[in-house]
Amino acid sequence: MKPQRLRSDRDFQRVYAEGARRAGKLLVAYRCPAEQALRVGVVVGRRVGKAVARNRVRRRLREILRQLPLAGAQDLVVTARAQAAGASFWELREELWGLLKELGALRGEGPA
RNA sequence: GGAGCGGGCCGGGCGGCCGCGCCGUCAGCAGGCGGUGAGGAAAGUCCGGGCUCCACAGGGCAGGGUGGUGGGUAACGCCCACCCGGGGUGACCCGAGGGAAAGUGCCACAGAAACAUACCGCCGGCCGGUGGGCCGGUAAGGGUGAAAAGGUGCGGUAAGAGCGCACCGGCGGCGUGGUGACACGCCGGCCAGGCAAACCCCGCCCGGAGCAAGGCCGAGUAGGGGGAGAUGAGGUGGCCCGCCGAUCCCCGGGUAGGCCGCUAGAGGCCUCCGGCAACGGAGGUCCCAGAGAGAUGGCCGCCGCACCGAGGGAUGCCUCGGUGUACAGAACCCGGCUUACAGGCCCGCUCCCGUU
RNA sequence: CGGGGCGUGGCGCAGCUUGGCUAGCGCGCAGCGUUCGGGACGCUGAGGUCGGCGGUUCAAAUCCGCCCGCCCCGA
Repeated sequence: MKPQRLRSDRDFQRVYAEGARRAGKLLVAYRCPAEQALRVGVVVGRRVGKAVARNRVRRRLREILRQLPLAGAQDLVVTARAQAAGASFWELREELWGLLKELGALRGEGPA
């Protein structure tokens, strides 16, 4: 199934306040259980760099989220840290996979 | 062959797998198919316009911008041509380039004096035994400084000085050429320090906000409390006038939905004509992103182009391996400016050396 | 989209209005003195491309233009 996009500021604030958090060197991931659907938000702030660098990181993160086997009915937020601008696709993928696994956001695996 | 100057342009190509936005189409949904999808700067937001609303955008003051002349343009602080000044052997480059006899102010230190004077001097007269002193003339020389009542030469004089003369520079007048800035020529007389990116004066320009402009539809709380108001609330932004004109402000409560604006335009390309050019005109042809937490991506292969290393061949080439392949991402739309940029291409021109 | 502020020794700030005087103050740093030793105190000293590049001017931290970085408002 396709994940929906997390849009409103209210939703983001709820995930920040109530969700579980795991931080790595490049990324910070938040997870919060939800009733209906799988929703995903990607945040790439100004600290990462100029528009080109931010777009590249955001596109890579969205591609990674598309490839990983995400479980249903949860809200996820992935935030990029400043180091993410210089990271390769595979470095981002490895770290995000590890963070989501710890949070129990992947299908077929319970919370760690 | 080597240095260099000025313009214009490109800024990777092909393919595979998996994806995204928009439009069209099929479909009950899921989705399928077809088309299309970043830049020369999309950037910085430094100017100018269009568009929308405020009154039909009007007057004055204040404030801001601009500044050789003539043109181009919707407009500009942009562009083109020319003039003047400065730099370069040259191609060319640089210049906020109006006014300092409207007024005010500043010109540190040094120096006698910074815009009006006389320190050392020079010359004359008087006094004195000398050293020197006093009075007067002078501004050539010395010294200070970024800058000292134009420069050089001759005459002249007690010494000197535009005091006189010649040339140059500046100023004023006249004439000629030019649309003009200005240039050239003749005549006159010698009066003028710099700074206006100091205040200022003069000419010209500027109403305010900004697509979250502005308009339509829908949902929902509530018809609550306080205050101002035709003796004028508010529009209105710095002020005043003028105009429109009946609602406006605060507290409390609710909503963060959809549609339009939204992309065909001062548009791109080609040809011809006018113009030195910027540019304008005519004809033909093309349709070229439109999101709304914001699409144009991810991974891989081959080729191209640079650089490095190794080997072969032999000055130019080939093979293999490695590294690199910039700056940067539309958000209402245009015209400029500025800044960033790996590498590469084209055109015109200058100087030097060599050969013929 | 619109607007504002800041950048000066290691740190925090003045000076900019009205250009020139020595770029100053506090903390910190180094040396010496004082003390049995340290702190405090006293004396002395080092340390600054005034964010960068141009321009105006005799002369620029200061005036003007462009650029860079940081921060903050309003819708």
